Amino acid sequence: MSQPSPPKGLRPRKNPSQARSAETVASIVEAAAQVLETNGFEGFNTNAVAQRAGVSIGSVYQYFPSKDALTVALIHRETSRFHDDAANALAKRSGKAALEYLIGASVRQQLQRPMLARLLDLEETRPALRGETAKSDAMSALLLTIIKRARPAHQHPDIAAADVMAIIKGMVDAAGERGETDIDSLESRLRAAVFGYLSRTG
Amino acid sequence: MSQPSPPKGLRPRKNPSQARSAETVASIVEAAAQVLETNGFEGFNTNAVAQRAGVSIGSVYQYFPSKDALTVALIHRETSRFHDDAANALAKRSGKAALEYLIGASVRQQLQRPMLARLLDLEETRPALRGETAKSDAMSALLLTIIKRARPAHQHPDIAAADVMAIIKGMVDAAGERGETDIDSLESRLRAAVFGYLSRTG
Amino acid sequence: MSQPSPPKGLRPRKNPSQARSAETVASIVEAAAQVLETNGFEGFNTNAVAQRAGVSIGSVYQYFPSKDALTVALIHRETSRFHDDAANALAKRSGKAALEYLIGASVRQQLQRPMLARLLDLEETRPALRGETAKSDAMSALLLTIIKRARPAHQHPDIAAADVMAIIKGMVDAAGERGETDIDSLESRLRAAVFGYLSRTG
Amino acid sequence: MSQPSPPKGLRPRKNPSQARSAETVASIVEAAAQVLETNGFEGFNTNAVAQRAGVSIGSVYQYFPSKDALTVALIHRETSRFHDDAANALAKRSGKAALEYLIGASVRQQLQRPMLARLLDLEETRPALRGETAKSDAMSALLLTIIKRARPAHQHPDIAAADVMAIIKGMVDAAGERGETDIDSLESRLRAAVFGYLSRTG
DNA sequence: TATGAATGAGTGTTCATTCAT
DNA sequence: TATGAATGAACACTCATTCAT
Repeated sequence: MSQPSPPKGLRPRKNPSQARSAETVASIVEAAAQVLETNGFEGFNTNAVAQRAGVSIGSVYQYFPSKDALTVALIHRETSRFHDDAANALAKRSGKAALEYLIGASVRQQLQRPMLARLLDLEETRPALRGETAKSDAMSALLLTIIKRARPAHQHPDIAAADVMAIIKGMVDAAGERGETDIDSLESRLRAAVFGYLSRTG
Repeated sequence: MSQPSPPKGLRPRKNPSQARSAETVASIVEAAAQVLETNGFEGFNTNAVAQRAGVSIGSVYQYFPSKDALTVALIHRETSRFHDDAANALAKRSGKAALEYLIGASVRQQLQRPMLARLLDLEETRPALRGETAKSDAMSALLLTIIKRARPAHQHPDIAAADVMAIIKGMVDAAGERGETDIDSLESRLRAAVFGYLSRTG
Repeated sequence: MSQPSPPKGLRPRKNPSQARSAETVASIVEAAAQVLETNGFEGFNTNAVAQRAGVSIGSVYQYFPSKDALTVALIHRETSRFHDDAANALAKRSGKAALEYLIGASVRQQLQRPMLARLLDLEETRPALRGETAKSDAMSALLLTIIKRARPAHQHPDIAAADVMAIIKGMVDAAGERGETDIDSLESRLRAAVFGYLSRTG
Repeated sequence: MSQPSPPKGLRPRKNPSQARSAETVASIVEAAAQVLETNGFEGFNTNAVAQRAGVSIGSVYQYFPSKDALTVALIHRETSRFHDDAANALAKRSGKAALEYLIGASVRQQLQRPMLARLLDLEETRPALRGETAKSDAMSALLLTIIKRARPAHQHPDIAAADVMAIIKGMVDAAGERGETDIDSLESRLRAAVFGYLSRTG
């Protein structure tokens, strides 16, 4: 099932200087996303990605030293998309508004490509990739800042940040799994859970 | 390998009548648990399970028609353990007490074998196994009953049940992933999230 | 083994565009023929074929999606060789001459690689391959045409075609099995059987 | 596909002296016949036979030292059934009548259990079983005698015997494969082929 | 730089056969 | 003698990765 996977580099082989390379890299990553969405985990293999991207398997390995590196790149892409969006949350006046914005961003991203988001959450937990994926970390940092602002008196803001993130991930993933599409409903329930949690912890 | 996985049965091949068989079956399932915990997903293969169980690969297939069947058996084992415990929740007088008991049971089980619980949660979502794993269903049903008792006026008890389960799973899994061991703290935060959510939804 | 033989495609995976590929494909099919001849049915496995062809097992599966597909390809190779030859029979003036030519072609092919021909006849009857092998069909059609010309008054030309084919196959296979090498003798006896049959049926 | 199959004895382990043993042996052989007919070649395995016979796999090996030995026993059973019947042919006055009787016997046996007969013909040709199966030999001897009587002047009665047998086997097997059930038609066509052959060879 | 043919270790699964009970 | 649990060699097939062109 899972191939040998000798500890290969996880970072892209090169930061593509030429425009053409950049396009190729982007198309490969997008192909990876599509294959993951379409075929699921079991059908996520490098040859399928190459074919979907319309490039040779050799080209894939020209830009990514290993399958894991490709996965990491995909995670980074999804993460940074989210990150840019989420950074706006910090600009919001109140902590509460920032938190609400963040919740909205999570929901929006998740429901846009539900399968993909879930699969990536999943991949993120693989030991081999641990530390290479910044989503949790970055989002944790963001959350921590926001929570400190929203609940200045909280005793354990770091724990709260982790818990809030877990709540969001858990509920949003489950919603995606069920095929839920009603954004507003999901968002309001998420707010209930998050603010409920915060108001009842120190 | 026979990778492709022709639609094989997912239920055990025989219910072992002899004492020796029962032992073997149990040892295989326990070995599967250990391999999953130790080696993770990538190292979870039938040969490793057989070796860890101290039996031949043939014996594994004597009792389980496929790798997936073995996984399902493992899920069932963990689930029923949990289920027996959780059924007590229903006996509790108040809905609130029942819910608290359920939260406690979740925490206890999860923190006992954190890696295993997380990996099984994950496997449960595999399309191939869908419908064969009762955990979510059984727990959902339980939760639904409990929530109806705890919040008789709730407008959407089924949605609430799903959300509460997602919250519990999300927070508990994240705690397990972080290696958290403080049961009391985790439990009280879970109560905050769950009751916070319930008190703020209709 | 491929034991259960999940319904895999039976047609080759790609028509090799590069020269190197074509060579590899040809060498694999020829290796299959040799393994079948040398080791018989029992020793006909994909690893042996790969080894004999001097390629990796992966290469075999690059071109043939399954063992059965490889067998079918081998049958087709042998068949088309025969078919090209036999098509000439139709050009013969009289039905009788055409039939004699066909008999000669059968004998020649069979005695060239007796073991192979017999094993392929045998494989052809495997349910899994039914319909993918054109030999019987094509030869039947040919025979039918020829017999209609040779015996315009025959009441059941289709049955006669089937019977004549069975006679030829039966006698030629048996001769191959016995290690018979005298082409002329075999041919004259075949003519006796075929024309004897035709002259005595309506 | 085919298992290791170290050269094991091919003769039954014991000639069962006790009545119970004889019954068991018979039931095993009959089970083998049924499995072969029902599941075909690919499904013909010792465990299936044991199960169908209602005995343990151990018992099968108590009476037959190997799978091949079981196959040989089955061939013998079918053969001797045929043999007894066919021996009557010799009692017939004329060679012609004897030959006609033999043809009839072949047809009858074949169409009774078509799949079984074909599969056994097939097994008979396996090198590992060669020499252990008397069908061809016995029938050849019978045919030789009959042909000598029917065509005293024939130059090569042994070759004729082999050819006649090949014709019969070929036509009858093909008929079985096509699912033909009209005994009379098949018999008359066989007579045409056999006597046509004999009348045109020396 | 791009291609895609080639590689081969790894994996799931079967089934003839053995042997402790 | 009968049982059936256990064995493990054998086999079909996959897929991450390499490298000659």
